[in-house]
Amino acid sequence: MTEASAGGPRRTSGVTKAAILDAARERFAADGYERATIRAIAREVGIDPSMVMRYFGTKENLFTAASEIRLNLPNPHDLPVDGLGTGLVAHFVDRWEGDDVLTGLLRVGVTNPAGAERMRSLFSEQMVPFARAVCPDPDDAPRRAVLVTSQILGMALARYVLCFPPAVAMSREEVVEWLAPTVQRYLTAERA
Amino acid sequence: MTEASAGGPRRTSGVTKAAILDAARERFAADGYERATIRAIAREVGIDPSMVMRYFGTKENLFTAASEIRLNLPNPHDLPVDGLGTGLVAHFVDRWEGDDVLTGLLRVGVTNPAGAERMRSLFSEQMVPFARAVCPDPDDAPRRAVLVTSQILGMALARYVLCFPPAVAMSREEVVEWLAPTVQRYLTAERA
DNA sequence: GTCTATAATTCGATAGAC
DNA sequence: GTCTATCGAATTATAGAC
Repeated sequence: MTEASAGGPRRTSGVTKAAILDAARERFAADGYERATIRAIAREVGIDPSMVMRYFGTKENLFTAASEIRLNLPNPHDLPVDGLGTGLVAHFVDRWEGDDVLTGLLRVGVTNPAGAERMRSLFSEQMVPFARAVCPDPDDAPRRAVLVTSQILGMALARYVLCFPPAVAMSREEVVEWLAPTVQRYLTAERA
Repeated sequence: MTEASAGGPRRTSGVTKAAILDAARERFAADGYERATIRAIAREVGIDPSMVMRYFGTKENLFTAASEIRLNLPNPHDLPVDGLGTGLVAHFVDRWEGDDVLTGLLRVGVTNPAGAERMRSLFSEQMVPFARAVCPDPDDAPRRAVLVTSQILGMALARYVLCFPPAVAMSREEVVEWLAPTVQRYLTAERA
């Protein structure tokens, strides 16, 4: 329960905070770290910029809070062995199109050191374990995971960030059909 | 011939201009558009910031000049049909590691609208024609090209920009061995 | 061709009234 | 809890002396 549902002392601060986070995610995703200004975020919420500072202290704190994410990868053991690629790619397409967090993380990670560090944590804490659970040789999991991630991030870059027209034109199903065999091979092929 | 080799009126401006472009490429590649300041570029060259403005007018003009690039893709007809993936991936790894232009373009393309537009031009003017020359169905070339580009950009992102440790640790040969079959399939497979 | 000086913005962050 | 006012720093860009 937040102070909102508990009956805040004067007004609900929980909803304001959530609104700030929503607007922040949108601006970071659209503009990257430097161009996403505190002022623009506050304007989008309809409050004063100093409120953002009051709630989050610094711009970097705001980004950290706005980019908290759990990938919620499917459990590898719930997928057929030959459907790992399809399952993983489909999950990520849904994830990218569901909200702005991943796009924001990608945009910020490219130019901001803290953002890049966050991407590396996400990779090692969530992608590598997934690969470790399905790889023929678990010691090879980091390399398998980075290959998978490179293809998934590359398509996200082309489709959602750089907006190459043919990538935008592809349907969700076409993306899955083309990428799944690649991801499947990276995960399970005996050798390169 | 530039005014330098032609005997400039007072001093050589050609070398200064080239030095500015070199420093600009380095800063754009390392910091992205917003954080790469005219001042930092000038400091790196050892000249006054106003000189940069004199030579290039605006920061955006400087970026445009610094990011001019020709991919110099291999001629598809010089490669064996089953060696297209290997040839293309090897070429790009060399290209990424040869200079900072592609890294800079990627960094700027992610956060700057003009940079993204430049990436789209590069894609449609150089990647699509390559695909058109080798695809079974030339009408399908844009989609083939975008798939290839997604994998190549994704690996560049993981290896040179986000610096995922397993991607950095891979040798040039390992990258080619793993990515070549993917690119080959995107270019020549009959269907997904 | 090079530099000094500065204009004009814009940003993150702070202080304090209500 | 919210807003006004503002500081201090950094930026691009310009005007003009030498």
